[in-house]
Amino acid sequence: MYDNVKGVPLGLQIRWLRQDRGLTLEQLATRSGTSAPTLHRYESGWDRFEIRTLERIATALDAGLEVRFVPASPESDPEQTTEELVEILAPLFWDRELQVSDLSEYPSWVLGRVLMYGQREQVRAASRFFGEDAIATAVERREVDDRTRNYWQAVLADSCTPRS
Amino acid sequence: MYDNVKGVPLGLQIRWLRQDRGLTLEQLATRSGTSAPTLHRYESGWDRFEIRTLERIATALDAGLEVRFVPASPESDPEQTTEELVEILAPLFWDRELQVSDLSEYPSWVLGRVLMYGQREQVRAASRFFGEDAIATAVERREVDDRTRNYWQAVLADSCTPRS
DNA sequence: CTTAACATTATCATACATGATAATACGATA
DNA sequence: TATCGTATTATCATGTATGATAATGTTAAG
Repeated sequence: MYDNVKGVPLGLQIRWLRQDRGLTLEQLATRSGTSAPTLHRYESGWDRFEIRTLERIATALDAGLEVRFVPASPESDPEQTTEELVEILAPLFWDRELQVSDLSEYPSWVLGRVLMYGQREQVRAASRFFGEDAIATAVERREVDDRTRNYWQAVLADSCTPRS
Repeated sequence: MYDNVKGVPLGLQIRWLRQDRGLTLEQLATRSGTSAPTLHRYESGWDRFEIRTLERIATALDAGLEVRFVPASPESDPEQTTEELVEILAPLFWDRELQVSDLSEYPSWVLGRVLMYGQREQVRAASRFFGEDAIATAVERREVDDRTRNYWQAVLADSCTPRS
């Protein structure tokens, strides 16, 4: 219905800006190379514009015109593979190369390292893989110092709403 | 020169979205009630659109179209905080909420997204934060297609004079 | 009351955005 | 090589956005 998916009809926007600038229809028409009756038509409900017409009007109003496609949010991100997780966490295992098998054989060790040194996104990735319970448990382990523990408990409590 | 004062030609946006959706010209043409040659014309540099045409295409691409007047930017903007940058870039990260930490942890990823989908002001904001070298490097990455690369290289070379 | 400024309505001609169509080009595959 | 799917180029007819113009309405001021 409206030209602008965000709501305010373009004609109203033109009128507001024009009045804000203290211009009459005739003055704006002169500045934008159109006519007062045409502008009136636009301000009164016209909704089938050419972009260049709007641009000329915008310029005359000392404004810009923004026209863009707004992608709808696509499908939720695909399932994360084990290999991808290893890749994400690899930087944290500078002393020993992380293997895919480590994720299943030494989950506590992996998680401890992630919590101690990982960034938020790495922890999130791990959480998605191991589950939140595993993270909560790992946070309680003694290798994790208090400061880190408090930090992650605060962060994870805060971000209990995963992006869907 | 461009339809969209903020940067990415509408034709490029159409092409990106179409390819992102995995549609051929013919498929999109059918969905949007136009023809493949017409779409090709649009994707190839056409810049005099009617709003309703763009809207039909957007709908066929499961996207929206945003058209609005943008009041001229007042006094030059003050120093930009990290939070502000995140806010500016947030719309580009529709599939996953952008965090402040992402800026430091995954700069390449962030910049890639910004270059692929961002508007000029978003790229500028990113450039101010990451530095022009980072942008130049990001432009060279392979996720950025040739056309986009050429575009930004042209634009950024053009605007090497920062606003003072 | 008259006048001027501004807004509003209606009509019409012109430029041109658009889609249909045909022809051709290109890349991948058998 | 031939074939197919897709993209690209070119031409043309149609619908319509647009601005010019005339006429009319509204409001404020003198």
